[in-house]
Amino acid sequence: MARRFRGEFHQKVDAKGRVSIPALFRRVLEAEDPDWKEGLRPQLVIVYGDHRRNYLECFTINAINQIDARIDRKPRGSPKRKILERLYQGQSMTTEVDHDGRLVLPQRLREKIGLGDEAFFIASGDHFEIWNPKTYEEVETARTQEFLDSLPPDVDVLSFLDEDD
Amino acid sequence: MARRFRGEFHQKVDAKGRVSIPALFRRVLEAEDPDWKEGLRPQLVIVYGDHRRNYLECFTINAINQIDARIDRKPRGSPKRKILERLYQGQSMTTEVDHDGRLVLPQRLREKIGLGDEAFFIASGDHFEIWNPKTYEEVETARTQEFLDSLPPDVDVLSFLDEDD
DNA sequence: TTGATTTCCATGAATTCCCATGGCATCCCT
DNA sequence: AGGGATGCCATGGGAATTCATGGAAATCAA
Repeated sequence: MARRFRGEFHQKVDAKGRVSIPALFRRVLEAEDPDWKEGLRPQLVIVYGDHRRNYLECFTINAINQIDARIDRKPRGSPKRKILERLYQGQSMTTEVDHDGRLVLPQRLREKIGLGDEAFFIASGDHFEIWNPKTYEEVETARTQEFLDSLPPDVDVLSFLDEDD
Repeated sequence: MARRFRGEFHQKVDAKGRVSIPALFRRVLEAEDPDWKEGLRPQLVIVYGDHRRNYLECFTINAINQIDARIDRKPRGSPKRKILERLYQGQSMTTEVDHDGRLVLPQRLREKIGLGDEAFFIASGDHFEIWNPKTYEEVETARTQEFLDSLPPDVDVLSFLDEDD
């Protein structure tokens, strides 16, 4: 199985929109970029999506290639294919990790997710997400908490692994 | 896999019909033009299609060659081949990126898609589209939004990849 | 000639490149 | 165990380059 992202981190964003990518994430980006070699800069794809989405999804090259290939297998012109093309190919950008291990987030992406001088990184399998820490706190924590609260108090979430849905 | 277009951009159109092609798109046009070399101007093909189409489709040389090849494989004289020939070979033009990274859109193409002083570029795999931003907003966003709103609120569109249709 | 197209130059803003710093962890030697 | 030395990491600043855009000059076409 491909190497996966793991962990959560807070990083500074400077006036030019530069953010250090957590070193552990860099290792995964390198390993999952088929063209990467020691000394080169690993590429990655940032999916920012439509106006409702207030965080950035960052995919490795291998992960996004897999998505692209699967989109290509859907019938040309079908509504679902169109949506996927718009979101994952239109509302996204290819970029690379710079010499110093940083990512540059263009102004319009920072504005879209309301990013100030700090960014929150959280791993999610084959990709990681970048949030405004405050948004994450409010939106995501609340959602997770709400879900967990809706369960009987002694449920072990790992038991979900045994279920079919 | 061939390099793909990614992302969306707003660009100015001047009185002469000149539009800057987003730099990232230029890189793809260069990479996918077999005759291109450093310092030369990459070629591309603009498909404007019949009167019903209100945007321009821009293909790399490699991409259009592939389409041409597939059209050639259809039975000569069949209605479907004729349509494809008309749209993709007749109602289209070859052009090139100028010295300053711009494209010149002839008046009649601008009129056809109702282009004013601003153009909207959006990537879609092996080609990109040029729209009047207003048209795009009204037609495409409305359609996308309508479709997304018709789904349960927490659907992840990536789940479409697992479906058959 | 006159209008349109193409080439060439100019500029401000944004982006990229290159170098510098301080902090933390690790390694190594004695 | 002390104490450098080393190296990676996160972060900052300034210089150099690229980009998008506007306009003037040159060329072309009818």
